[in-house]
Amino acid sequence: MTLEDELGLQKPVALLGHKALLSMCYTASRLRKKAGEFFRPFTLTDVQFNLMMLLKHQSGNKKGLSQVQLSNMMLVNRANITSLVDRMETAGLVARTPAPSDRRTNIIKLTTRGKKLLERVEPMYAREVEGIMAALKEPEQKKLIAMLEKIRSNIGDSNGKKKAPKT
Amino acid sequence: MTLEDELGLQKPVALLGHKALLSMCYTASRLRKKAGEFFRPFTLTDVQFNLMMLLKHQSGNKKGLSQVQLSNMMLVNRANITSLVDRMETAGLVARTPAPSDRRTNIIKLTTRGKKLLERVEPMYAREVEGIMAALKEPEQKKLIAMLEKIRSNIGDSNGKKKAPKT
DNA sequence: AGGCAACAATATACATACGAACAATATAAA
DNA sequence: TTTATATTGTTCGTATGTATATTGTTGCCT
Repeated sequence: MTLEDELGLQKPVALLGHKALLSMCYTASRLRKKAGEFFRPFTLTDVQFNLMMLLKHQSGNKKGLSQVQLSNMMLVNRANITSLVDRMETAGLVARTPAPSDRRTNIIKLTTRGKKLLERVEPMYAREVEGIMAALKEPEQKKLIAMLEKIRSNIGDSNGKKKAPKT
Repeated sequence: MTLEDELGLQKPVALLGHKALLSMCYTASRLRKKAGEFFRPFTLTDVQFNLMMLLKHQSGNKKGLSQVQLSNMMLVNRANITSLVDRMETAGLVARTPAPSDRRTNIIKLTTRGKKLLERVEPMYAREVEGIMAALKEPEQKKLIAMLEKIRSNIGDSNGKKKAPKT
C-alpha cells in the first residue's frame, strides 16, 4: 500500500523529494505511535525509555549524564529535559545528583527502580523492534541507515549550532 | 558523520534494526525542526502548512475537508484537529463551514487569506525540500520511499483500527 | 580583583501529540 | 418505530516539543 493510497495524496507529493520527506515523517510518526502503545502498559513513554537507555548504556564510568548531555543525545531542547526529568523523578525512575565539579550541573542517574524496570522492558522492546524492522533484510537496513545519514548531514546540526560559520 | 559519532551512541544500537529505527526517528525530528525554522517567519508551523496543503490539493470538488478526514490524512488524533483548526481560524487561514448533509460535520476550507499565503510559501518550501533531498539521487529517493513503505505496512494502521481482526 | 561572556538549569508561553469521556447526530438492527 | 450502535466534534488531563528570558555559576581576560 502506497502513501498515496493511504492518505489520498496525489498532487502535494508531485515532487519526488517532497514525497520522500513526507514518507519519512509519516513513518517516524507511526513508529512512535506504535512505541507509545508498547510502553503504555509500563506507565512509560518512548521518550522516557530512550532517556533511561542512554543513562544505562552511555553514561560511561560516571554512571550518569548531565541534562545538557541528555538534550544533545536526544536532539531536544534543554528546556525539555527539565520537565522530563521532573516527571521521571516523581515516578521514581531517575534521580538528580549534584555534580561534584560544577554546581551548575545536575547528574541524572537511574534509580534502582528505574534499573529494574529497564531490565524487564528492554528485551521485550528489542523483540518488538526486530519484528517491525524484519520488513527489511539486513543489507537493506544498512542502506536505509546510510541514506538517512546522508540526509541528516545535508541538514546540518539540530541545535542551531552552525556547522561552518563561513568567514 | 554517523549517528554514533553525533550522539555518542554505541551499545543501545547494537541491534541493527534498533539503529535503523533510531536513525529514522532522529532524521524525521531534524527535518521537522528545519521545517519549523523555515515556516517561522510566516507565523506558520509545519503542521499548519501541511493542513493547508491538504485543503488545497486534496479536497476534491467540495473544496473542503472534514476534521476526521484531516485527522486521517495527517495521521493524528481527531482531538488534535479541534485546537489546530481553532488556532488557524483565529489566524484567519481557514474557516469552519457546516456540512449540508450531516450536522455533526464541519467542513474546513481555506480562506482567501490562507490561499494567498499558501500561494507565496508553497514554491519556496518546494525549493527548500529539494535542497535537502538533493543529498540523494532520484533512484535512491525511490528506494528510500519503497523501504519506508515496507516498514509502514509492517506496522499496521495508525489510528488503532486493526487491519485484520483475525476471527 | 574585577568584570564579563559563556554555560547549566529553570520558568514561561505556546503548539502539538495522546487517550478518555461526553453530547449531538446518524445509522443499523430489532 | 424504537432501540442499539457508530460517528463527529469537543473537552479534559497529560506528555512532549519549541523559543525566550532569567538566575546562578564558572572561567577567562584584563
